[in-house]
Amino acid sequence: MTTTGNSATSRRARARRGEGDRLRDDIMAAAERLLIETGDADAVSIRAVAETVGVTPPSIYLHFADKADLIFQVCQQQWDAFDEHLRAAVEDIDDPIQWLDTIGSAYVRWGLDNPEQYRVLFMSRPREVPPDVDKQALLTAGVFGDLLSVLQRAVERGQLTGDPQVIGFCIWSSAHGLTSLLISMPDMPWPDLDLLIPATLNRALERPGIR
Amino acid sequence: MTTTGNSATSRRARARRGEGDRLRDDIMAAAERLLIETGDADAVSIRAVAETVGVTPPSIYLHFADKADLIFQVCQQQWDAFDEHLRAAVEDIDDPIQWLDTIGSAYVRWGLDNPEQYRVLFMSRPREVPPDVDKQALLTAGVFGDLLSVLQRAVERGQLTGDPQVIGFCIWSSAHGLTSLLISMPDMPWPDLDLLIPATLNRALERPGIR
DNA sequence: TGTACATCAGTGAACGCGCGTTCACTGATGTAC
DNA sequence: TGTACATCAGTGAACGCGCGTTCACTGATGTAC
Repeated sequence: MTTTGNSATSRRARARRGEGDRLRDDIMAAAERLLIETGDADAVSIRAVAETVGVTPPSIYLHFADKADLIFQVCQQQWDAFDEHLRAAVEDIDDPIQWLDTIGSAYVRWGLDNPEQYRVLFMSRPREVPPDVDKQALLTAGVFGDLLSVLQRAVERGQLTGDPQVIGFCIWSSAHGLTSLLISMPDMPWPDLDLLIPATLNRALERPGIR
Repeated sequence: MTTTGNSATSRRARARRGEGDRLRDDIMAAAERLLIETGDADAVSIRAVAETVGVTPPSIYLHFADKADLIFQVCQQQWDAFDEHLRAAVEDIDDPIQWLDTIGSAYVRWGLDNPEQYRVLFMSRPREVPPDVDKQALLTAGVFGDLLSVLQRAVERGQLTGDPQVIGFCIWSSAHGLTSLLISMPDMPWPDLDLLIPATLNRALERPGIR
């Protein structure tokens, strides 16, 4: 049984001089993997991360101040990946309504394809964020900022009515609500998703569909 | 400092013969309180519950099979309370649209008033439920069943269009999405809630508002 | 080209903690005679 | 009315576990001379 090649417990080769940061990357990757597997930051232990990497627990402290620091960095990385995925989905789209359709569906699908990451990003207890984060900047930075400016354009063109900021939060609520309910309550008798996802997003866009 | 009267650590009076079930109720109440305080079922320990009640840890096992059993029973009780609250909010309302307006806003407000309970009920990892729960019955039992029959009536009257079941999940998604985002992301620069809540729910009801 | 040495990249052992759960027990309380 | 006894409602001590973190250390690696 316990033959050679058990990667989980084998000792990692020591990095060469000056290449210590390679371990840092490996720790991040292992922590991310464990976070996805367990879906719970509390279940990601320093010891488990160390064993996954093939290193002893104190080594983690050569690269991260403490456990909270490690988890925070991993979440940050997850967030960036999600943001980038959404932006890539709409990068060539100019028409606001088509942009909104595409990004909404990309949002929900990403959540369903990556339920544990989604859980960590949007459904877990807020971690302590460093106090230097500008709250107001959340509105303009990243893909949410893009959303608001697209909504602004849609309102200017007369494609939508209302306050772009309010519409933005409505759309986000719908997309997030659907995604997180589907993740949390897989046992509910959900309607066909190809029908439910557009229906939900269309309503948020003031298009109730066939009347 | 450690004078008399510290209720957290004082020893509870032993129940009289035949009144052992009183401890059961006290354990439930203490577990519920801790669940609300911590907002995390994992953080509710048998030992903490025992200390809150004023009893030793093994006493818990006189009334509950194990920790999972205790937590499950408490969650069940929370669920019943939420269900009852919503039903009470709409019990005298006959018009479907008014019913939907009222219950939607009662839903979101309950979540904001009881964020930790809401978190436990709708945002945490699904607990193992006893396998004898009928999945299909979720659609008809409780307040969600009421919602579907009200939607049915609204569609029959021509007040709404579409499949009642799809509309039901859309409405739930909107209400849940808004509630859970407000709970998870308190630092976002949210618009005024008296404006945002009706706006979100109205959109789900195919009423975009002022055009 | 050879060697002493500083530094880098870790290791090994231990700390104190809180956890769920088990087990043998105790002592008050009600009941049967 | 008095007493032996069964039962109920717990207790006290201990088990083995995994956790985050610290501390003194080691040994390979590159560099200065």
